[in-house]
Amino acid sequence: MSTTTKSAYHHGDLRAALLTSAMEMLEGGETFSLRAVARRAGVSATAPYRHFEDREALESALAAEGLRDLKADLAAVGSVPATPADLGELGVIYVRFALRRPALFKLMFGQECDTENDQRVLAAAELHEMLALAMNHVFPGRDGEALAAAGWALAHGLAFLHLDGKLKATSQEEVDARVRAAFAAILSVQTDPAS
Amino acid sequence: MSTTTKSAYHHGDLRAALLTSAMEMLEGGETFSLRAVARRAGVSATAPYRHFEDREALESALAAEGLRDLKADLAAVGSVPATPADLGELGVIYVRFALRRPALFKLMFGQECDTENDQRVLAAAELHEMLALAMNHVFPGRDGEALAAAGWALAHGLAFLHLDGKLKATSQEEVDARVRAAFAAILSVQTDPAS
DNA sequence: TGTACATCAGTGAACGCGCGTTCACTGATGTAC
DNA sequence: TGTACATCAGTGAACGCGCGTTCACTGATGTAC
Repeated sequence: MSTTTKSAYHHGDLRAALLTSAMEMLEGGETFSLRAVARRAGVSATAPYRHFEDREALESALAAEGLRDLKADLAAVGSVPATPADLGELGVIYVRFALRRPALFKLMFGQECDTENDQRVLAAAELHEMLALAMNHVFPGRDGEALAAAGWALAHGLAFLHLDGKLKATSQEEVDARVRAAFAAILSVQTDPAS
Repeated sequence: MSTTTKSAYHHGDLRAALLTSAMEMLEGGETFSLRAVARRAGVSATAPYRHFEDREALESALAAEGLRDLKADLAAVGSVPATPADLGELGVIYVRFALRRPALFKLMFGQECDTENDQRVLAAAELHEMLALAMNHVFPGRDGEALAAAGWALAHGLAFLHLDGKLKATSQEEVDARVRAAFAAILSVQTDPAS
């Protein structure tokens, strides 16, 4: 509550405002820089330094937020996936996220994050774990580590190939269909493991 | 021949020298810019404009070269893949390329290429086609388009996740093994299609 | 073979740009007495 | 309740940086007579 009502004093909650502005810029496809973010938040170029050590700190905060958002999107289906088709739907959500927020997606994944006790590392680990659980729930008993990597990589690759225009599509529906088809083509036979 | 012996005149073959320098910089992890490339080639900052319209033209030339190199690497296995394991080996080659030349790989795929009659577009299309042929040769009669996309995406996703540190590995062997395992886990059952 | 000239590859100074970051500052908030 | 002071969020001028690109130029090559 205090956060909400404070908003007229010095600035209220500049930190949050900067993150919001930055997100809007990323989604609007504008070039991203500390100065530009400050400008958009209606604040001097140096004000952000009160809240973020440097440019990279802001970026990491954005990446962490993005990772959390993506995880939330995936979790929003409500139940743990039970069939390969369910996994396909997770793939659809993943790729949609990438296409809806391309600059953010690239920021989330397009660079190594070395920092240790970071929120960002935590968020990435949580996402990783979630995807692994999903794959292993559908295919219990198989090589979990490899399957998890494969499922994630499939979604991730589809996302990037669309993002970069290597796989063309004229509508969101076409993309969705392709993602479902890719998951189906590759996973559908797996439900009856020979072993 | 003339290209080789000319090398002492004005500069010889600056165009080729610039491409070589740029490639070395990309592989050395240095920051890439027109000026830096010129500097490394031992030439004034504006000399490149004799050979490339602008920075983007140089980049596209590099991307095209990278795409051709990657295709050559894949073609070097010698025969069209016949089994899922063969596809896994292609995946290994793909991911190795990405890790060996990360900056180039990102340049190749990290941006849309809009130009039409470009060498770059051609090179990308040829790579796409080659991968599609490989997938369809192993899994004839299936949904070719979807399979091709899936196979490419799997390799591409593994490449990017390793590149960006989202999948950790301590050695090249570990990466190779993971790629093989991912392809095996996902493709191995496909050889006996139910339909 | 020798000279006059056109061509063209590379030069170097200069431009404007936006960036990240520093610094000493100002002015509003919140606190102690 | 009122004054004195400490705290701290945001300011604005300034820095040095490397970039892409332009321009008029120089000087070497290659060609015509």
